[in-house]
Amino acid sequence: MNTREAGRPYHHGSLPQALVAHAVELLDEGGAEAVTVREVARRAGVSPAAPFRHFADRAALLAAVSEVVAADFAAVQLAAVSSAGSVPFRALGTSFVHYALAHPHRFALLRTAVFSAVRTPAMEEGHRAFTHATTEMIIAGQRRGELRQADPELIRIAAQALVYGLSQMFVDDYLDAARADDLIDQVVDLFGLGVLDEHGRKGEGPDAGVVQAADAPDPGAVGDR
Amino acid sequence: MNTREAGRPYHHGSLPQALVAHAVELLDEGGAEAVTVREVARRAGVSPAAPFRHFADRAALLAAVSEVVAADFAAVQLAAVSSAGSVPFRALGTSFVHYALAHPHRFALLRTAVFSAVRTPAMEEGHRAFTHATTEMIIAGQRRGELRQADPELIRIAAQALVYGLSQMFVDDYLDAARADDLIDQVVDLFGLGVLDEHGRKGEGPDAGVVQAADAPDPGAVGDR
DNA sequence: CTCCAATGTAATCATTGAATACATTGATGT
DNA sequence: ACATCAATGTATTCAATGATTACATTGGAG
Repeated sequence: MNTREAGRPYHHGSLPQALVAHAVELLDEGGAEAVTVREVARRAGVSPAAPFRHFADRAALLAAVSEVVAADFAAVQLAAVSSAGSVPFRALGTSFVHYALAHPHRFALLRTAVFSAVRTPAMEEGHRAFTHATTEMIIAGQRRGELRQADPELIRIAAQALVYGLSQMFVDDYLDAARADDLIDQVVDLFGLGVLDEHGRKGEGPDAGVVQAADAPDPGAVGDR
Repeated sequence: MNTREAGRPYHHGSLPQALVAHAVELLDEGGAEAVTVREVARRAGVSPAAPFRHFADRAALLAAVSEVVAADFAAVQLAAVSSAGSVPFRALGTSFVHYALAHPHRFALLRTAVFSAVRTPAMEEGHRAFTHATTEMIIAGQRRGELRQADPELIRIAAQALVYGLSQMFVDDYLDAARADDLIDQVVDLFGLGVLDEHGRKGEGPDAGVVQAADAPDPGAVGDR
């Protein structure tokens, strides 16, 4: 963001931030393996060795990228939680899947760096906040009688596994991303019968809709890059 | 498997198979990125250029690895389906998660190579067979009155998303792998209320059990490498 | 104004994927 | 039996990359 094309002084001024920004670019373009130190340095207009003044090695650079991406992800998700209505589960799940679809390579990085038992302290905070908010949301739903009285942690884990799996299946092109919204709604409705209490259910017949999987070759469905 | 240490003749005899076998070894040890052409050649006892006589490039070698792994995975899953009892959903999901936990790097490869819209013809067959078997299993369950009369494709996709997500969360160490079996059972019970019809339900109270997530640092849980 | 620590550069090395020219072998046809 | 040759493996080489080391430049602290 602050590349300082004019003059090209010896000292960049804000190399670390610029390096991370260019690394995120490369991540979005071609995944984590496309984030090479040299290419990042090239885009920042510095020598191939310059990044090593600020990051011990490539892994450290990727860790910094993970923190930036994690912060962005957490912000988007928390915004979805707070702006959602009384039964925000669908909105939250939709937001999660949408983020994965919009930034598939970031999602892959988040999987290994944030949705993992090994997190940096900076990520730990955002993740804990998100987990706490989600659990509170579930407990509140139970207090309002919308959710079954099962263990909130179990409900959270199960819902997250469902959303996690759907996101990954869309990203992997196993499911047609164009039908993401439809599928999310239908899956939530189907499994929601087990989670939502009577009050929260939608009045819907058994054979609501027919789903189309992307089993047959379906060119031009996912428009990533 | 057929490395012929004795004599070391000029011609290996079965280099392609040996290369793929060593590549699978490397995959299991360090993931797809650890599968380097040179290391595979080294383990097979041939020159670094020899593999290129049989595989156009590294991607072709990995594709061959994908086919072998896909065949193994399909065999294991189909065995789980056929050996399962009358309501085999739990057994099938458990088998899926167990495979992912036992071979996390294979699971990652399968995700991008097999659980994807772009498959080689060889994989297409196995995958189609598995999908068909699963759907037939669901339809049979519906005929026996064990499952709700929702679209079988929707049920299959939703169940797969749940299993997919749980597997990935275990592999990513987001959930404690030691509690995999417990969590699978509890999650299936919870969401099963939406899928299983009255006959298939287990008589169980609302607060069945408490789940432990691996949120807190929990060293020495997943024993992969 | 001088010094110096921070920051960037140049040069270098090992590893890897990949290509090319060459060597070896065993099967095949006569 | 024997020459031929396509298949198979080797030696060599090149570019890209991660990483290290010695050196150059800069701007601020004393």
